[in-house]
Amino acid sequence: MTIFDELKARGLLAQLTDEEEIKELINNGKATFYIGFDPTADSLHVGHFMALCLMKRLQMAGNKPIALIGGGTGMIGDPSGRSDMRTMMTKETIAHNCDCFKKQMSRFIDFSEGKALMVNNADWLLDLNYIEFLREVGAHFSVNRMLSAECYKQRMEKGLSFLEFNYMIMQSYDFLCLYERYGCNMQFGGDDQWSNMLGGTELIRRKLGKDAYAMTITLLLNSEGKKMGKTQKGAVWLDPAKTSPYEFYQYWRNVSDADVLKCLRMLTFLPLEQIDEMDAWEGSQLNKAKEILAFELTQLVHGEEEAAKAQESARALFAGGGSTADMPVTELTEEDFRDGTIDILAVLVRSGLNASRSEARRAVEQGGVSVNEEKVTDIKTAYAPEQFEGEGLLVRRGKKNYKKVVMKNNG
RNA sequence: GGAUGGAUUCCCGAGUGGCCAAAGGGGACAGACUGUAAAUCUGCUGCAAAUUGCUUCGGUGGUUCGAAUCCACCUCCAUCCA
Repeated sequence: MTIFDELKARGLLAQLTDEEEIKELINNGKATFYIGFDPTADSLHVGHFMALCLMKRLQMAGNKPIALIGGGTGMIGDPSGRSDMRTMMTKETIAHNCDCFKKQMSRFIDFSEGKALMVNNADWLLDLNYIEFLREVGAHFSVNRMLSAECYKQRMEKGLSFLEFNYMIMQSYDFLCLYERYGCNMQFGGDDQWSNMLGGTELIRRKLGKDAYAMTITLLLNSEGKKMGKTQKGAVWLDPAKTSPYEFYQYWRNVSDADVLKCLRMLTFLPLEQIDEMDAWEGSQLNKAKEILAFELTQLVHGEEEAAKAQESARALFAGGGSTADMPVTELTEEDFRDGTIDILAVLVRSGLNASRSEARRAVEQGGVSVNEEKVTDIKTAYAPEQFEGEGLLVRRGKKNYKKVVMKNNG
C-alpha cells in the first residue's frame, strides 16, 4: 500500500490541489512539505497532534518535512474560523512559545542529518519593508478574490481588522520563501487553512511561474461536530505538566462510541487491517477499542512507560485491582490542618477536585463524593493528619475524578 | 468626524427603581440507568465563618432610604452617513 493510499484510507485527506501530482510526489519521497504552527500557547495540543503524525508518516515514506513556526505570523493571528479577534501576544511570549514547540516536536520528528527542518517565519517577516513588500507581493493579490474566501465571509459579519486580513498574504509569502530557500513544493494544513494555502500556491505561480501543491487534513471532529481535543478546562495538551499522562489517557478512554474507530484510523500508527477488525466490534466490546486507542496515543505522546502507568491507574480505579501507585497525588502539609484536622470540603479544594468550597459542598450534598470508596454524606466530616499517612486516602468526586491525598514527607 | 443601537453570570438571552444572586435556554457538574459510551430522567450551577453575610449586570462618578434599572462622563462593539 502506498503512503498516499494509506492516508486516504485513514480518512486524513480533505482537499487537494492536484491529486495525481501529489500522489506521485509523496509516494516517491519527492516532496518537501511544510506545515505551519502558530505559537499561541506554550505547548502543542491535540489539534496539532494530527499534523505531527502526518509529518511523521510522510517522513517515514522518504519525504522531507519542514515545521514552520509562526513566530512572525503569530503576531497577527489567523482569522480563519474565529469569530473574534485574538488577543495580541508580546514578542517575548511568542519567542518563549516557539522554544517550547521545538522541544515537543523533536519527540516526533527526526531532525537529524537534515531529514527535517524547523524554521521560524519571523526570520523573514520581521524585517520586511512595507513598501517593498506591497510592490513585490501585495500586487499579486486581489482583494475581491480574498473577500470571497469562506473564512473572510463569516468575518464580514462580525468585523475583521486590516491586521488579520493580512494573515493570508503573510502565509502565502511564507510558502514562497520556503519554496525559494528550501525547495518546499507542498503545504499541508488543517482544512480551515485551505484558502490561505491556495493563496501560497497562486503566489508561487505568479511570482515564479512554478507549480506548488497544497493539501488539507480532515479536521478531527467528534460525532457532535465539535473539534476534538477540547475540554471545558481548555485544550488537551501534549505537555505533561499541563495535561498529565493520566488525564491524557482518560480523555481518549472516554471518547464516545461513534468516534473510536475514526480516532484509531486518523491518529494511531496501528496497521489498517487491525483497525478494520475492530470495526466489527459492538456494544461493550468497543470499550476494548477505547482502551487500545488511549494506550496507543499516550504511548506516542508520553512514551511507553507513562502509558503503562496511566493504564494501570485507570484499571485500578475503574475495574478494581491493579495498583494505585501511579495515580495523581496531592500532598498535604501541616498548614492544611487548622485545629488539628482538615474537613472534607478543604480536602476537595486542596486536591483540585473542586474549585471552591461552595462547589465542594454541593458535590457532597448530592452524594458525589467518596473517600476510600465510602460515600461521604456529611459536609462536616473531618480528617486527622494520621489518616493521610502511608497510602493516604483515595478521594473521588463524581465517577471519574480521583485523587490520592497523602501527607507530605518532611525531609 | 456625525447619527443610531448595544455591552447582564461560562455562553445565548430576559430584566428598564425595592418582590434581584438576577427569568428562560445551552453548556458544565452531581445522582439514577449503563459499558469510564450515547440517549433519557432528576438535581444543581457567584463566594463564604451559610436559615445569615459579602461581591457581581462594560468603567468611573452622581441622584435616591434603596440602582442591573435614572443622570453625567469615559471605553469598547455593531449599523448607517462622511
